[in-house]
Amino acid sequence: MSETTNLHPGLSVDCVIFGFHENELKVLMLKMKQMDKWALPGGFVNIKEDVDKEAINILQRRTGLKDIFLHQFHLFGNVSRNNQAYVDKLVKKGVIEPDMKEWFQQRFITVGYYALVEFANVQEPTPDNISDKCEWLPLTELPDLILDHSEIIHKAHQTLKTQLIYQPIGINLLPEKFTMPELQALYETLLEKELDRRNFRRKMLAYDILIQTDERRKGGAHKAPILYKFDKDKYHQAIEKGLKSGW
Amino acid sequence: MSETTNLHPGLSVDCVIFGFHENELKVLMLKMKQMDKWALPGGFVNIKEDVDKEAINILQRRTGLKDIFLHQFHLFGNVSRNNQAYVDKLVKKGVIEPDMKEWFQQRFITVGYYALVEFANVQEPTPDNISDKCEWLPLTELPDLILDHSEIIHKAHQTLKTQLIYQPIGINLLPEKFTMPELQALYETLLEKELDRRNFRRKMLAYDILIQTDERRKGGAHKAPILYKFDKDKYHQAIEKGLKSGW
DNA sequence: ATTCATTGTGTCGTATTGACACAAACATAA
DNA sequence: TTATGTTTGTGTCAATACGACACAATGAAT
Repeated sequence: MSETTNLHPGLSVDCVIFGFHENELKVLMLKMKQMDKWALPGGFVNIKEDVDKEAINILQRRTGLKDIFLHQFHLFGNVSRNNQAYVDKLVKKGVIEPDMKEWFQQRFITVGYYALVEFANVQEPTPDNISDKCEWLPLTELPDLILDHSEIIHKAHQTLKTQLIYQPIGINLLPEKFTMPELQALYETLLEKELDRRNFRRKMLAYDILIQTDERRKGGAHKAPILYKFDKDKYHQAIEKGLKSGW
Repeated sequence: MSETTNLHPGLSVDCVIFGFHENELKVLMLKMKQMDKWALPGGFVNIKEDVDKEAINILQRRTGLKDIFLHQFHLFGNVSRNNQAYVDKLVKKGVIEPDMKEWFQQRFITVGYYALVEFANVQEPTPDNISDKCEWLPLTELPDLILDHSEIIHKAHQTLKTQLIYQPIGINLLPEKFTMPELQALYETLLEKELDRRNFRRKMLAYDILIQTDERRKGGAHKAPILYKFDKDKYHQAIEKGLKSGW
């Protein structure tokens, strides 16, 4: 794609794709070619395409997933986020073709989206044309990132934590059926704090968005926990109405 | 400003400026020249300027106010929000100069900001160069708006309502000193529902962000209510920490 | 059969919330 | 000066939600 005339000038989209695995929150990242730096999956916006749609496209190209929860959370529009030296470097290293140099030298703003995906559903994370790896990295120990991508991830995580106050979460981050301890582990990871097992169950059940199945997760070395699934109607209603009225 | 080369292409900023007066939530709107349509105060972004800063500039130019609460809430990026016929119309009516036509014909995305301002502080709302009036209009009975400005206002209001769950509000929307019933009226207006007088007071005081003065609002036909002011330190702490932990 | 970590259920005291009643204050009218 | 009407300040009470616990049930491993 050395053709940039169809792209919205100075505009990019970056996706913070969260996955949950082994009680750790992970982020899907791309390793830049020729550099020891990582970047968020992102891309540009076709003039004839909705910005939201391009975010969906990016998510799909990197993960193969469709119909995923994707939420626009912020526009990063500071002048300081642009870096000419960085573009020069990329051209010199051959990561960017010379005829694309002018495009990359524009002042860019980027729209941040975050997605929640079920870790196991992503079969093969796929690098794009400026990266050579696409991997899940733990949120807590991220390597050097390009530009302001650290800040973007941080803001995504903060937004997610705040949304947890008044919205349910779990669909897309957990498998179809899951146990109460698994759901709790998700919340504890997102919130970065421990919760009381019994109070968590009580409160979560009070939300009335779970359906108890008659199955249990076998194979663990201990008491087999009950499997639950989300009542999708009530779940989405809860997102609309909000869990807390507050007032 | 027929000079567009310094502007970020295809990017605009729109501000939903809320004011509170006579128990009504109002929005500062501009009446388009030569048309029976209204628009949000907005503008373009200089290449060398932060997007947030341009929003601040717009707010200042229309209201004369500085240091105001201003919150970026959404990027509107659908292709459908652009309208060529509308641009043609503006050029024909002489609202837009012909040499600006090309600029306006771009596909535009817009960043939405909302601001909360104390109604009385805005001395003279000032129109810009494509409008001939600048007035406060009640949120509940808005006239015909250009493009998707209705949607932008709606989204701003919704965001505001949601933020009310976990953040205090009032500074910038109320005078320095205010009564409890006035604060309650603000909440009721924002939330579009009535609240119990006594429970409201109890909960609000429990937030511990108010300072009771020893003055009362005189002149009303009834018992003179106590004047309160915000404890700005605690107020801003509450914004940081959030009023509800949720979990 | 015993062990042991984990899960399901329940209790108890406290804090928060929703629904009320009542007295005090203040301009206006008499 | 007093009475009136409405609004404001304060308090009560029951229902609910919440934080901190104890205990029994389960199931693979020993």
